[in-house]
Amino acid sequence: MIEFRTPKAGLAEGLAHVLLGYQLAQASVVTDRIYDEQAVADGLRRVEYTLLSLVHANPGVTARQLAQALAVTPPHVALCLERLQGRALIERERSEQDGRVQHLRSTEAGAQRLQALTQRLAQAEQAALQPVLSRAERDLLVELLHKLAQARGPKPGR
Amino acid sequence: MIEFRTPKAGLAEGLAHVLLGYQLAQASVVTDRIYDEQAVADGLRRVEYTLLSLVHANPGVTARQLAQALAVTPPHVALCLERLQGRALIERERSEQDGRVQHLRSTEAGAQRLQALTQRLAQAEQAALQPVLSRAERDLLVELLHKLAQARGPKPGR
DNA sequence: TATTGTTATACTCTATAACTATA
DNA sequence: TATAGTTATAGAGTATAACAATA
Repeated sequence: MIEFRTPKAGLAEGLAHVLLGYQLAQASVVTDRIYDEQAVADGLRRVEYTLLSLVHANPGVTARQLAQALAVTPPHVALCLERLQGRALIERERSEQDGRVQHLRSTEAGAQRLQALTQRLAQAEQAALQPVLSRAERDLLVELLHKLAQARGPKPGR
Repeated sequence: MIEFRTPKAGLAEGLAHVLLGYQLAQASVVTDRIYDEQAVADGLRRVEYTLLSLVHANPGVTARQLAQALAVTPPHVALCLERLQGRALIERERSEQDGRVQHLRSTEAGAQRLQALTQRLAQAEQAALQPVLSRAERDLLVELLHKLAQARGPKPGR
């Protein structure tokens, strides 16, 4: 039997090797580091970046929908949206049909910030992965991860 | 152009779709939930489980090696190892060549706990993924993630 | 002087509970 | 009575800094 080994320390992975959870965590070390390096200047946390991205792609979306989409609690979403609005990256607008609801959209500044950061992130990922994954493998990986995410279990909406 | 959509809320993923970091985070929602459901009874946090797994697969490993392998700080590793030892799942033994170093190994109880939990986790993953990923796709995904993790950047040892 | 590991401390992220306003 | 969103509070997880012991 082949012994798979951890990055950096070269330890045997043992039983955990077969678990997607373990491999996802190890892989995230790479992408998290890339994000931190690229985004530190923007002062955008990971969740905030993702929220901005979803708001931009879905003008008029509500906080509740965002909470569901990202499996994050409504209070946390509220905090993040507050910060994004405070920096004028998004706008909130009360619904006319339902006074409880707010519709969100990105501002011009938010859209520009998002586009610039995303491009830098994509390039940094590309550069970092090029030694270990071909372009085709990378695309395949994105596709498989996207499929895996569809298995989002039963727990209410989150 | 095809519009990719988030799980659960069906929002457009927008620019973030192409980022591995985003897809990894979304996919982790699934596996994290599976871990929490299966491991809550064992009272083993994710890092602790992974540490136990690596210790078991690498008898005599040191704390420093573990910190490197998992990109976790030495103080955090020390805390986790303390908890694992407190529950008699691992043993620590001073090196005879170098008095600063400790060699770690799993106890019989630790090995059993690890094996049982890993099996439950693998089965739960299998059950959850079966609707969205074929067995071959799952294996391919593990392989690609493993490769991606090899891109672990320059930052010292972590 | 460098390295292994630990202790003490602090911070980031995220959650639960309680509340407001609208329906 | 239920839902969207917020405020207040608390906890989990992890890090940095300072330290002890050995090399």
